[in-house]
Amino acid sequence: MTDADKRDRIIAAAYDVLSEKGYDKASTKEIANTAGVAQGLINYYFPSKDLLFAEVFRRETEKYCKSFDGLIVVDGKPLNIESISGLLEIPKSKALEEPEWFRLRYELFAIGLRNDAARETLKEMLDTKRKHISSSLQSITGLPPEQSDTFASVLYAIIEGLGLQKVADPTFRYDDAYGMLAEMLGAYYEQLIKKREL
Amino acid sequence: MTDADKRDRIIAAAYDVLSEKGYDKASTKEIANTAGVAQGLINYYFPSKDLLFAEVFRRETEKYCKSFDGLIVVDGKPLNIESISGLLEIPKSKALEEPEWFRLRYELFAIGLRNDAARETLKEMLDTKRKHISSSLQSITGLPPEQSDTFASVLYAIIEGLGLQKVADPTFRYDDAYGMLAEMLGAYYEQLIKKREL
DNA sequence: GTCTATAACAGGATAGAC
DNA sequence: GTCTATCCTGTTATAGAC
Repeated sequence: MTDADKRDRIIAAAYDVLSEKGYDKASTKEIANTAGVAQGLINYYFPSKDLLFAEVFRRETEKYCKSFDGLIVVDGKPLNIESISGLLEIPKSKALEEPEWFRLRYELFAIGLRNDAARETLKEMLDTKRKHISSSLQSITGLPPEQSDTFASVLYAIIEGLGLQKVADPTFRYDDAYGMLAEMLGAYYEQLIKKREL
Repeated sequence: MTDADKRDRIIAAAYDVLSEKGYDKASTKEIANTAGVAQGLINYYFPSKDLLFAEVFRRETEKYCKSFDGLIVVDGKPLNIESISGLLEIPKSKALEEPEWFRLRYELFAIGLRNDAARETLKEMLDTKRKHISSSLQSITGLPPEQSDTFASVLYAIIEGLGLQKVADPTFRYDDAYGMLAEMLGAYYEQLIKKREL
């Protein structure tokens, strides 16, 4: 963090403190310290703590979607266990490499489930992500949009749920779970193909 | 809530307030009001707020495991889309019928990911649940323990992840997602059977 | 735009009476 | 066991100087 706009520094600091301490314990004081600005400045840019965090979550969603953009399969290659495992590598590695990022999401999940304003933010976040994953899936599998949307929601659930188990417990057999997931997706995909051919 | 032991009343009230307000906003004052006892009494039974909530989470895990105990398939009936859908009905309905219960879990997920003491509680909770689901799966599918454990972790991830999407957004196509999940599991199970027969 | 200082309040935990 | 009263700390948001 160099000396970018102080507003940006505040958002970046909020991201860090929020993922480490959680919504309530993430005090504006600590955010200001981390950002290297006066506490009062936060309220100059953001009328309230809530609005600051809304901005943090907005950026998180953007980043999340971008992380899926590498998901493209070379044309002609069929989908099998190996290629599916390769595709899953990207979301899988995120929980290991950026656990703070991961924690941040669960923070929003928890808040969103109990606070009406945050629920709206959460709803949008989930919708944006689902749609993004869905469009990747369409280009990979050639499935129709509706089916892809549903598929995306299941996939998203698994990714977040397995990451949770891994971040909460380093001894969790994350690889095994992803291995089984790949097999499951492979079996399902094969079945879809067969049905389409009939 | 009649006039059971005041200690029990405190725990029950903590459950309610915690799932509604979240960890930090769930004040001992409000818990005391809800339970109809003096605030000081909470500290008589529980040296700290953390220990009170640890007890709440312990009970949640117990309840969760019990909720899976109805999951038994009539012997001889094969696993197909219909019977799998039937089995999934139980976890599926929980998010709709008891959203507070659901929120409570996400509360622990968020706290557990950032607090060392709570992480231990979370780890145990996840482990207990996985093992419980796994043993149900073993008796239903006849899969070996290790495979069932892995299966349980994937299944648990999906259940919580889909529930999140539904509770966060009532317009979410929850039925479609569970429908696809049943198909996925069916396809995977068929594949397992075939492999076993070779 | 940025800072310092402070107002206004709420939290958990404790002391001590009954 | 249970209550009331209080202490101490930490919080957000604002006021006002620079």
